[in-house]
Amino acid sequence: MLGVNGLTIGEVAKQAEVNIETLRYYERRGILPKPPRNRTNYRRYPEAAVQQVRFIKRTQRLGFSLNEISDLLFLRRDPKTSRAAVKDRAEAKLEDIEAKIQHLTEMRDALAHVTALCDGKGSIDGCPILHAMEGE
Amino acid sequence: MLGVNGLTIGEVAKQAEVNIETLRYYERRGILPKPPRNRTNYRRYPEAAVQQVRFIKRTQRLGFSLNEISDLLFLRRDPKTSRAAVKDRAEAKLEDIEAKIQHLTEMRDALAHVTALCDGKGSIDGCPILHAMEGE
DNA sequence: CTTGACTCCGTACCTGGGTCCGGAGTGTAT
DNA sequence: ATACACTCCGGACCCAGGTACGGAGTCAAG
Repeated sequence: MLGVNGLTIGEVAKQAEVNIETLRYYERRGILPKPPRNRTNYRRYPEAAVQQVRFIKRTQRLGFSLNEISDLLFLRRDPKTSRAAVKDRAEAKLEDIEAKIQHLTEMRDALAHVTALCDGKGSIDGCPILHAMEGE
Repeated sequence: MLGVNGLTIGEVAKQAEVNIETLRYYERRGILPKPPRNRTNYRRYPEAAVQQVRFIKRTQRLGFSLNEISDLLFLRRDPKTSRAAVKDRAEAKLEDIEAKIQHLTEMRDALAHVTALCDGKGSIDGCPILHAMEGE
């Protein structure tokens, strides 16, 4: 019934595959526009809301935080923004992610090195892994 | 002064290069043993405490959480523990880290793909990066 | 008209690893 | 003796991104 003039929060949540609370949270964060309300104060979302939420989720999966996403949305609203501004954000994020990969790769190598010291036999006394963690 | 029979918390913090609050936090978490107190209730750490804190920090740098580190410390205390138990932890953590690298690598590739769509020229209208984030 | 599902709101809670606060008590150097 | 640094403690706060709670109001179907 509400369907005729807008989607309820539950309908948007289901279609966008997020929790209802998440939608209210995004609204508080200012990342999702406040929808109009009906006479009993229920939110009535335009159809486009589902796409907006999916945009947020997709962009999150590319590694952007909600703050960065609001920033992007803000850019998007302003017709004076250049494409370069968006590209800059994307490239900066790319560097972020690469730095994280780099860091994890170093951890992995160090841990693999330590793990390889141990043949898994014998008691914990003199365990070479713990020894490596203790020693400098 | 206090040095004769133990290190003050500030001395341990300085030597181990952590914050004083961190030491008290580790103690609350049960990851650092409670040191004895002097007559005015000041902590007096044994010299070994510095090495213990360094162990925690080094192990953290290998990717272990504080919970996992307590687990490791617990194993270490028990002479019945086998080296295999430690090695299992290390290998599980290695897999964790590799999964994270894998995930970030997928993000990076997806984002690089999207970023490459844009030549950085023109206004935001029809920006191919935003378009890709919007579209499915 | 009642039942069950849905929605409203503010606030508290969660994970992880700390950091900071503030008032009171100590330690030590001059 | 006085100044200044250090320590004590419990609890609040920080980051992110939500999730849960609970009491009240609303909606659609039978």
